[in-house]
Amino acid sequence: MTTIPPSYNISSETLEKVRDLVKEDVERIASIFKALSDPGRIKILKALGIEDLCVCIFVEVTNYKYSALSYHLKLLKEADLVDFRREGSFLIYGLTDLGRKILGLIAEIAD
Amino acid sequence: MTTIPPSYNISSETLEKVRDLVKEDVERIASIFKALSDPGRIKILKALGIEDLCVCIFVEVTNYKYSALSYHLKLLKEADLVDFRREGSFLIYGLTDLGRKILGLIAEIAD
DNA sequence: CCAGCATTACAAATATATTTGAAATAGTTA
DNA sequence: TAACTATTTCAAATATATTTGTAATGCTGG
Repeated sequence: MTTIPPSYNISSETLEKVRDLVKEDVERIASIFKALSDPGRIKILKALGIEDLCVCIFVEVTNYKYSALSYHLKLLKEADLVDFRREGSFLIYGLTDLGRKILGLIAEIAD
Repeated sequence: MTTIPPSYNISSETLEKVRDLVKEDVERIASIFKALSDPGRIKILKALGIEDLCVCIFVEVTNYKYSALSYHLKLLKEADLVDFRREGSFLIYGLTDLGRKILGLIAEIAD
């Protein structure tokens, strides 16, 4: 039933570890990475590291239309990286704790 | 020329910071995140955290065909998260330093 | 050097993500 | 209450990613 070539040497313990690991649920982590797989969204996250900002600022400084921004902000929100509150007629977006944490990791990776 | 509503209060220093930040090149970081935006690829990375493995093991423990695995491994390689060497008739994949670092971060995020 | 094996490369098919424009929503100001 | 403003939602159009099957590659052991 196995397709592992007999000449390949792997311990049965390792194989079991790999089998178990492959069963693990990594959807949550993947969704976080997916949320950040787009340069525009990374920039939004980094900008929110400066301070909380209203959507209108992103419209001003990027090439995105409002509707595109809404879409990207929703992805970031669904990954629990950002959150928003209303202030007067504006929606103000800001980082969540997780978003702040990830932003730190980005800085680390970037060296 | 600006589309920022006059009633929205933002300091010109902040606005400049955001403008500068938006010009930064984040392609490299985005490509790392993109490489990990897929659950299958995260599992591959995690498995390689156990030990270096030949492609045939992934074929054995996942539902991927060889050709699909090649594709995913290539993405991970292009993001410089994994590398491979030949051993006899097998290609053995392993983590790069960056891959190992990112794997650590995944563990952190997952809590 | 030939035959076989592990793997990759390619092209077509399929699935998913992103952008766009128009219309809906919900607070706010007059 | 009506009109306005900031933003979201939706559906269609477009772009990108993934899977599949098949053919190519490149080592390897006889």
